[in-house]
Amino acid sequence: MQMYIFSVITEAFKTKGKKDKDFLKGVSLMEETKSNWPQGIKRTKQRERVLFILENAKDPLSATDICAKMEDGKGSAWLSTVYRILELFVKKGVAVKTNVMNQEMAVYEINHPKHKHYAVCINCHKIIKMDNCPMENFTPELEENGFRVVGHNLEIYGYCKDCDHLEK
Amino acid sequence: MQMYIFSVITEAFKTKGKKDKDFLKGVSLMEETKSNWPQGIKRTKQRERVLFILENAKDPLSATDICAKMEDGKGSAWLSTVYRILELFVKKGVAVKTNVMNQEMAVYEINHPKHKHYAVCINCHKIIKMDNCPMENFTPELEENGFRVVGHNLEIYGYCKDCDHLEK
DNA sequence: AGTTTAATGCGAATGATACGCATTTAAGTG
DNA sequence: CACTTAAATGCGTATCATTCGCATTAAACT
Repeated sequence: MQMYIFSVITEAFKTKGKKDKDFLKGVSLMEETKSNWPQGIKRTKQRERVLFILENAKDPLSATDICAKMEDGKGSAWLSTVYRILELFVKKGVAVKTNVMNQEMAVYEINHPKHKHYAVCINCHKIIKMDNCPMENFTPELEENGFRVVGHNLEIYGYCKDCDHLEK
Repeated sequence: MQMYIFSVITEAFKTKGKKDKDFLKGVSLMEETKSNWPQGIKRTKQRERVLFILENAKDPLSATDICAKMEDGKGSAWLSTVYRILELFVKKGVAVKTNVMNQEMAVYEINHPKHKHYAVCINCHKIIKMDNCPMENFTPELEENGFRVVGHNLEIYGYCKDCDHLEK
């Protein structure tokens, strides 16, 4: 739920209205196009942008965050569209959905093989990155065979050093 | 979002109305009282019941589930109260809140030292119990010192044997 | 270029969760 | 054991993330 700086071009959009978007014709809207587009996903402008934003994000982003980041003149998308794209990305294994400390909002990240996990303070909700992952070299014993693991979520919760004095 | 069988007593409540609850006076409403009440939590009827229900649940329960289970004549509670109690339990380390596959609803469990984790099918959302836990014998490397770990959530996602044929 | 199928824009609906306030209950005190 | 006080609950309502529906638009395929 952060605020982002909107570009001048977006402001131009706002004043000129939607019908006039083509005053930008000739300006490449696709500069971020990746050469390796994920399999089985139809390539659209909006999806390209969401993928690009996720790939370049330092922290997990909510749908609203992504929507805000798209308001920079390089091709925006409606919030419900962003949700649909994210749902697809998760289903295809491109992205990972998490609820840090089960807060109100879900956040999304690229499903990197080298991912991060987080510890969250129960009291102040501060998020602390974790550098190792217990899932490396671990084989889950599932009650049903034939499950193909695509990814995982892990979250540690407790009290950070500033909140540890609180009674248990 | 399951339906539960309501007891005859509850039906009596419904027909007689709230003001008449004391026709049950003398009937113990506290049969489930635990001898070891968690520290730092004020003991009320509603909290006792929620704790008892959590302690005897075989699967994680949502706030709505718990609220429904309380409609059995042994002392019910309003949904918002259940939410408040659960929030407190989580804060005190008594319960654990999870969002299996980040579905709409959060579920709660007792924070057992010997807990379960789950694998979830990305497609059909089937939940499969896991018998081991990678967090045993694992020490997280956090970017900040002095974090006191109280618990953790882990969730594996992928495709179950019935959905594995779907294209990646 | 034309056709077809799927994606998006847009608004409105849904549903879990949080909040506010009056009333009740638990716990402490003399 | 009555009395006081702070905290919990009942109850309704507000909030806000997420989903849905449908008309329009854009991608992909002859």
